[in-house]
Amino acid sequence: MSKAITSRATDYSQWYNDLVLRGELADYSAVRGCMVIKPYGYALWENMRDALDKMFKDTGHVNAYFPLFVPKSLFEAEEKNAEGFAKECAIVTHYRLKADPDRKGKLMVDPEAKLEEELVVRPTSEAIIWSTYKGWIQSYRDLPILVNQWANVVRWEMRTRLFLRTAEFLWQEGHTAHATRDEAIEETVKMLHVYADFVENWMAVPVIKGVKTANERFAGAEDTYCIEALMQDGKALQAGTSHFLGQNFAKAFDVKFSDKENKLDYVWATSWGVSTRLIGALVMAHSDDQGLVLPPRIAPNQVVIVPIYKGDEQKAQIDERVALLMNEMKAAGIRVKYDNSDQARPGWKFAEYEMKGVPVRLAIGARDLENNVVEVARRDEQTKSTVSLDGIVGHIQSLLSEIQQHLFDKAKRFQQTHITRADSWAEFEQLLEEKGGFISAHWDGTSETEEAIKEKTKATIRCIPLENDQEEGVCILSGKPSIQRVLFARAY
RNA sequence: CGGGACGUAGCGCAGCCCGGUAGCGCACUUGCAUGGGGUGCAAGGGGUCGCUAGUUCGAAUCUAGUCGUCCCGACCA
Repeated sequence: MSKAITSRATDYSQWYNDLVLRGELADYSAVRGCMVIKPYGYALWENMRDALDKMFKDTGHVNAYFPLFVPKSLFEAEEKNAEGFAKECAIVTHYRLKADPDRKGKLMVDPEAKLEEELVVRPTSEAIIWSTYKGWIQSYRDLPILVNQWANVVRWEMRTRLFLRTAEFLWQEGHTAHATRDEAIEETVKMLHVYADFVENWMAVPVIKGVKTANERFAGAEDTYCIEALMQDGKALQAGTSHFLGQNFAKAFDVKFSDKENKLDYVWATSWGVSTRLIGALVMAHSDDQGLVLPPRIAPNQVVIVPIYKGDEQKAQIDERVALLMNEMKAAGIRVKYDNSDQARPGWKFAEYEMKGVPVRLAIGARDLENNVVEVARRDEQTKSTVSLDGIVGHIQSLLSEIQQHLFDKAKRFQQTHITRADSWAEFEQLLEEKGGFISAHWDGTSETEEAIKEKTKATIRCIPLENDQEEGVCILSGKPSIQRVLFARAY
């Protein structure tokens, strides 16, 4: 294994792959398009999941679990949703294998075991969930239903990339049911803010909140709200979506309720999700050419302690002192790892934990013990300092917050300096080629123009920002009148 | 699905053009030394060269086919 990873400047895609593989977040698997999430990557996901889960529960949601399989007849009920996902569905057609008479010891699909009705492996769960909600909802008293599920879904993508786009991925999907349109919209927006809060304050990745245009809208939604993040190569990444589904699914699955006046109406719906893709966003937002850089709030290990010793006697002394320190740090809620394995030497460990993005590294040797100090190294800035062991826990705590803030500020600066206004087509094209990032420009509001711009430049409208300034102008492509600027970018 | 690249030891690669007893680095095992930024020395173990056919006295190498993976694009979270 070579020591260095590919630099961002050399090959951004390769850099990203190197980070994921060498940082031991994930690995390629025996299944095309599917990845193995390794323990370190899964620990990261668990931290993200736990934080989000708490936020969902704090906003009144509960978890449930629905089946992986969706009968085809249910899947096709909401036509736009079905059509949108049809070309990337895995289908179960049989339920049994049998010995292959032509190939000794091998198996074949038993043609006798064909299913009456094919099962679609869920690419998303609106269909199975709304067919279930039909049985749960009769009255306004049954509403709202605020359910989330943590699950895996399958989308048979033609081209996959670790975390960013895999055939199977882990996510959460919230599916709520409401008595009124306004309440459903309020829920949709509320969850968008929850996502933004999480991504910015836990992952330290700044996002832009907005609404998708009709072209980019979720299949079956009336409105799709999104948070968009910017990666270091200037491409945008959709980090989360929240959909106002109107009454589309209620109508498709005949889910009606009686209101206070005993009038029947269809239920209003939302759905919202974020996935393991967020890990891809995290990697691309903060990491550098030395490896991963993880924000303290979700890093599996916030601190790693590396002992430096000669001989067993010194090691024992350091072990003893570090044991005390570990207890203090754990009591203070710090996720800390002590790597006193004799398998690798300090220099190797330093490089390893840098690769894995551990925010703070402490090195402690016999000399330090004598002086009652420890060497503190921070991953984000690659700086080191010597700090007294007295009050070290408080120091580490504030250092972790400082790093968290620093990562966010740095990413925020990058985002702010990469939102550029374009007022002519030439300027627009030039910005896309030379600078990247979000381009704020006027658009005439038509799908045709959006499509044409995508065709010409591969840039799409990432979103119409919430609380967007209304400003008269002319569309950069068509020259027709426009009432506001929207954000364009090339995207993952 | 189109374009490109690649399948040789656990990982990364050379060898292939010009056929002749499979090699390098890392990792692994053992020992000694070493230990404040990917340790040094020494001795070892491990591969029917993706698969199938063909050409040949002889194939990692040539031919045909096949399977798979990655990268770029179209599609998408």
